[in-house]
Amino acid sequence: MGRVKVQMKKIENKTYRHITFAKRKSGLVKKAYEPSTLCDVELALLIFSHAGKLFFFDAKKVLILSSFFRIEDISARYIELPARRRGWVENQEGIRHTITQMSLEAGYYDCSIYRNDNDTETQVKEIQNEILVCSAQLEDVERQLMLFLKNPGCVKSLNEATYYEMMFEETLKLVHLCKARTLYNFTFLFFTDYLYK
Amino acid sequence: MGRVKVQMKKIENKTYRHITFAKRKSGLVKKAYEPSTLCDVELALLIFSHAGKLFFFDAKKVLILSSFFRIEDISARYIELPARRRGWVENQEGIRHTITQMSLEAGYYDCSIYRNDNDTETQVKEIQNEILVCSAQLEDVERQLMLFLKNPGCVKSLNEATYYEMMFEETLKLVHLCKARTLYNFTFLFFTDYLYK
DNA sequence: AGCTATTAATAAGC
DNA sequence: TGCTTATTAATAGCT
Repeated sequence: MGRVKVQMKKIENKTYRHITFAKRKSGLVKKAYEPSTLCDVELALLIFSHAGKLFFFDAKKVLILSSFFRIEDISARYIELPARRRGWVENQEGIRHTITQMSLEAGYYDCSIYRNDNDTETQVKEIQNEILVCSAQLEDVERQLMLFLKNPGCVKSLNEATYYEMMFEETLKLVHLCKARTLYNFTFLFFTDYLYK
Repeated sequence: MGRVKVQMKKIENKTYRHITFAKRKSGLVKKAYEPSTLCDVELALLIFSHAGKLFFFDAKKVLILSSFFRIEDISARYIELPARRRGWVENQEGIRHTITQMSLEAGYYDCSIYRNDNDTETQVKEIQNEILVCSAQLEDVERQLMLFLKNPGCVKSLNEATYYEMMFEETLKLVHLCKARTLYNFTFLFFTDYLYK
């Protein structure tokens, strides 16, 4: 559907490739949206490019998440990517709903995150911060857990026991959060822009 | 693009709705595949319907995973869905690669799973079984962890300590596995058929 | 970012 | 379910 028929092979010219992607991306989002309305299905679409932003799409709205990581890193060694580098939220409602849902489901709901009901920007910043804190906690907890496992008899005092108790509770919460996030990832659509900003 | 212009609203007639979905699904897969070739991007597409099969698509091949769960269950209360019910693998290469990758990355690689190199069917069955075992283990470990956290001073003997040590190692592995799976879910495409079989 | 010739997808019918 | 065709929709090449 153009002036000429195009061969299905990589467009070598970088500029043309980006233009084509930008055009086809909008077409694809539209094409993906339509069956969700017409046919009453939930739909998710995910596109990774070599750099750029993350787009979130759940057939009702398109959210934009800019990301700090390069997609090659995920493809090649995704387990090494720290969760805190997964993305930076620029959207409000969608991600707040997600986190609320995830937190509730994981038994990790904290009212303090949602206290400023009239200031969405502040809320988003708090949630962003919460994500960073959670991610950092997960890594710390995992590191501590590793140390504990190498020497399980090291718990000598009530303070230490309480510390490990909290730590494992944190781990358990994060396992649940991780489960929720995994299943959530099955349910919705993420979309990566192609712009090298 | 048809004999008449269609209104963007749910098709009430169930038969027509299914026919439309089947047609648009194939179109959408094609449309989603093309940018991955033309524009050199990784791409993922996910469609949920009310029942049916899971399709896995990673822009290079389309794999078919039949599922035991209904999509409503995920949408409504995805955290409650046991991982073991997420799907039953009918594909060989893709999922084996995935699991190998995930296992390697998570430090959970077990050579015994891949010993029958000349019998892919057996391998797939073993991997399917491994998935079920892992899922069950995660649930058991989480239950045990909860019990431990309610009474952290309960570790009295070396045997008990060893037991908890193993349990927490298992938890840590599963956290890693869960992380790998989460990031993996960002990387590829799942696709649900609309057929009520 | 906008325009149009052209190809591609598809709604209805068989 | 699969094929055909009239028609609409997407888009390639150009500005």
